[in-house]
Amino acid sequence: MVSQRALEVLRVIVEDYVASREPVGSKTIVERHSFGVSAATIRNDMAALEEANLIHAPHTSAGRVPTDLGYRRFVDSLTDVRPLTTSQVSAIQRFLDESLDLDDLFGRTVKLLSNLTNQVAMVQYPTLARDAVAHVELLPLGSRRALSILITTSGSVDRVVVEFDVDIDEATLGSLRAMANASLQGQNLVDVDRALTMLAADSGPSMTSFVESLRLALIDQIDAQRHDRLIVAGTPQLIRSEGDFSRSLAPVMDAIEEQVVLLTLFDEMRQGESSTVRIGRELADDLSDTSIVSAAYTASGGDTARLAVLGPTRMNYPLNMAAVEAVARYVSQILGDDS
Amino acid sequence: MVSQRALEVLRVIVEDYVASREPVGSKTIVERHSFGVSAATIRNDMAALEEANLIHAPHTSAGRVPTDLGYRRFVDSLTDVRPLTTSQVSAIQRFLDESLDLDDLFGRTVKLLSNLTNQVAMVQYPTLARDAVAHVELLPLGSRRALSILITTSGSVDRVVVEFDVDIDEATLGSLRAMANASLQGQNLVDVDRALTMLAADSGPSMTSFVESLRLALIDQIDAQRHDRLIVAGTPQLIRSEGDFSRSLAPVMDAIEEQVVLLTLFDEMRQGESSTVRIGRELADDLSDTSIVSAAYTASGGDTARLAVLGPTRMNYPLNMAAVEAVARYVSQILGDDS
DNA sequence: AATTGGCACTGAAGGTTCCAGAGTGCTAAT
DNA sequence: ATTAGCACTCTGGAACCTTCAGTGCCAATT
Repeated sequence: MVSQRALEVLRVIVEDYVASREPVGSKTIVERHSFGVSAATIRNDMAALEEANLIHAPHTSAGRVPTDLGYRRFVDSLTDVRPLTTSQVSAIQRFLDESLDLDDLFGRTVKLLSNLTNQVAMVQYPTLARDAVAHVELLPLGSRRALSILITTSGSVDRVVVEFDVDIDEATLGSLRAMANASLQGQNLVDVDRALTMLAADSGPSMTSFVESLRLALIDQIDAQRHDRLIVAGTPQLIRSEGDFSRSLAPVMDAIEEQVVLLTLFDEMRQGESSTVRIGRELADDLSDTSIVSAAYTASGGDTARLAVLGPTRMNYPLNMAAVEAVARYVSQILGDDS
Repeated sequence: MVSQRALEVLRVIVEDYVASREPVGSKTIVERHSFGVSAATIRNDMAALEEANLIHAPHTSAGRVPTDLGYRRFVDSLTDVRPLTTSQVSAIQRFLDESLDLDDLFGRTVKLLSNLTNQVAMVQYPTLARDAVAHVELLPLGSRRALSILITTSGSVDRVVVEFDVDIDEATLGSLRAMANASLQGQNLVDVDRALTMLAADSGPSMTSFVESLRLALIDQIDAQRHDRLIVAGTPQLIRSEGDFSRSLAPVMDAIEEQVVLLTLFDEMRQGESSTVRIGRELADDLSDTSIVSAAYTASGGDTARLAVLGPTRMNYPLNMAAVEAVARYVSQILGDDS
């Protein structure tokens, strides 16, 4: 049975361990915190916590360290996310308000988050589904291929390669570009499919197949590019907290460089509430010493994506949760404003 | 005096040490290489090498390890860069030939280089000075600002913010866009300045100031963006060779994340011959255990930029030089083809 | 029934000592 | 100039000890 006080004990164990990196023992606890009971009593509680698999002793005569489950319980018990200081908040605002476009905003966001938390920070690109087409550029790329560059009103830019069934000359490519722009400009990204289908039907037989090829390429890309990028900053922080990882950092850095695993995790979290914490083995087997604190932000039109910090399980969860949420809130605000 | 044979000894010390990570002693040398002399003789040579500061003993009774200067001498003595195997070369070709645009090509290039060498790989963006304008897009960004997106014929895309002296409405911005595109499309990037100056003179008095603002923003950016980006891959490799760094990896990762230091170094190398090696302290004081092997590649029109691998000073220089040069050569070829 | 003081027990960390081995530098001989 | 021989030095590892933080348990207390 885990008593109420035992959970308090768990709390101070997590806090002290995060602060000091030292396994914490019963004596230290009674000295530093006023529990009003003796060390022996604390020991009883710790036995219960160990029984419940919430803490764990590295070796017989050492203090205790939280398990993944212990961190989990600790995080779940945080009801109020203590907000950041006002100076921190105003720093966030000042810094993010200056940003120019999506890429710049996200670049600033990750740097900011990384500085605030001393962890690796990441931002996932939003779906852009409510974004509209500003311009489509087509550049020849051999006789049957063209590079299509899609600029949206939010200022984002994506490239796709279009494969045509038959050869296309520069002049035809030019008129395809003109037609596509006439038909697409101002269209919502989700309507590109419909607009181009109509265009294919309306245009002369010589063009239909080209329009069709362009359509396929564009919708493929709009779909695929939805969440396919992650902006990362602060990897050096990982080295600085190397001592918190029992195994090599290599798998962690692999995950960051590969991005796929992390993006999949983000997608899993997407249905969850706004702020999510994943601890150790909850993430993946080879990320056993790693935790991710993430929050959803809302881009224009209600699309959501995530931003997150990644670090050792022994991290300052309350701070990181507060930072991630504050930044997410502010990014949402900026992206909502100019929609 | 450093005899000819002593330099041979230096060579095998470098090679053996790179291969084994063990300091190498006189006995090991006579066993593994047929010098035709005794260990004592080798020891005399080693004393000379140590005198010349080319090798160094970690402690009295250990073998020797090359110093930065020793590696330098070793690298300088490599006359013929042994080319890669044909299977490696054909792998390079197959992999790079599939790439779609600049970003994709560079993404593939760094991955390839990193795999080939097991080091961190980097590509610097080319100057693009011979590149031409394909399209200029202008998006409103408040009443006196606009985001300008510049697409070039090579498929690269850059953004700038334009600040206007007076308010500009959407319609005016529209005609500015039309005028700018009419004047700039097909123009070489270096001619943008001239073209816009002419346009400012020719256009009605109501537009002159807007064109002028756009001109200033664009030339600023074309200048600044010249070499301002670095694509990086393979940072996990750094962790894997952590044992080769006597101090923390943090400064190295900082340098990679910051990019500024590295870009400055690249600019210094730019006048040098095609292939350059920088070893340890030659780079910077806090990169003392790090080396960079880089090669210049040529983008369309004779512009050059660099690609490189970065790793511990204890790296396989011949392999890395061969890889970097082969890849640089092939990238040049691809970029030259479609110009 | 919960709490406490007391106490024996455990295992890690750190220090000391010792030994073996690798490798050197020097010298005298070739 | 090269070599064999040898004394010397230093590291790394093994074995050992001591210290100490911290536990688990028990009997006594409230």
